[in-house]
Amino acid sequence: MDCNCQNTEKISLSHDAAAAVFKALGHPVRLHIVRMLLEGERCVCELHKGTERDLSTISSHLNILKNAGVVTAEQRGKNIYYRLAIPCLSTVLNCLVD
Amino acid sequence: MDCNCQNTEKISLSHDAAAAVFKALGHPVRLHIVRMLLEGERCVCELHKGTERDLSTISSHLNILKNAGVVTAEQRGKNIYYRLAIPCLSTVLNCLVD
DNA sequence: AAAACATATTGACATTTATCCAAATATCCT
DNA sequence: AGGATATTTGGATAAATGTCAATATGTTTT
Repeated sequence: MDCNCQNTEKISLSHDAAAAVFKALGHPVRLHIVRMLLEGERCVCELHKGTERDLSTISSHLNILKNAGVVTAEQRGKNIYYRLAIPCLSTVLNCLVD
Repeated sequence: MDCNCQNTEKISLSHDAAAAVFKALGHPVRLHIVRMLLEGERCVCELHKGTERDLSTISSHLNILKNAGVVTAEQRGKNIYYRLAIPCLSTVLNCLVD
């Protein structure tokens, strides 16, 4: 099967910024979070339910993803919603992951 | 500009294997190596020249890339040639990197 | 408005893992 | 044997990971 390219907008990251993005994706929990976010924004507590780690651990991983530019956060009410910040992540993941 | 998708063959990695690939790509030196390999196979000494690290450091990074399934190695003569093992890496990198 | 609750982040800490170089070792060719 | 190429080992330093406790922030209740 071929890469299902969706022609999502290309991002031009510097070499080091791209390495930082890959590094952020290179942890099972963070990759899990990103895959959940592929379906749309989620609050921290929803992302927490999808894992088996402490809430503070999820918060740290979200901070790592945010610092790498993979996600952005927005507070609404008492929840904080995270969403993907790199459009072509869906293409990237679709190319590699089952 | 859009993602220049090349419809390279899709790979179906498990979640953990994909995280390992991203982790391997998530280091500036290793990403540099991978980008050199996009142009074709290279021996260790050629890859070494393209960096500013000790040869033993490059060898370690190559081992990490190999263990993650990103590259394969083949000995020919007194050189060992490395090449990319994941076809759609070019698509993935093109989507993200300048 | 104060108290209580729900949601999320931060700090402190222990443990593990990564990174790098230098020296030693291995392998192949001449 | 000697030279060229590459890996492995040892050890020092830095970074990542996870949890608990403490703190912050927004919402609801009284």
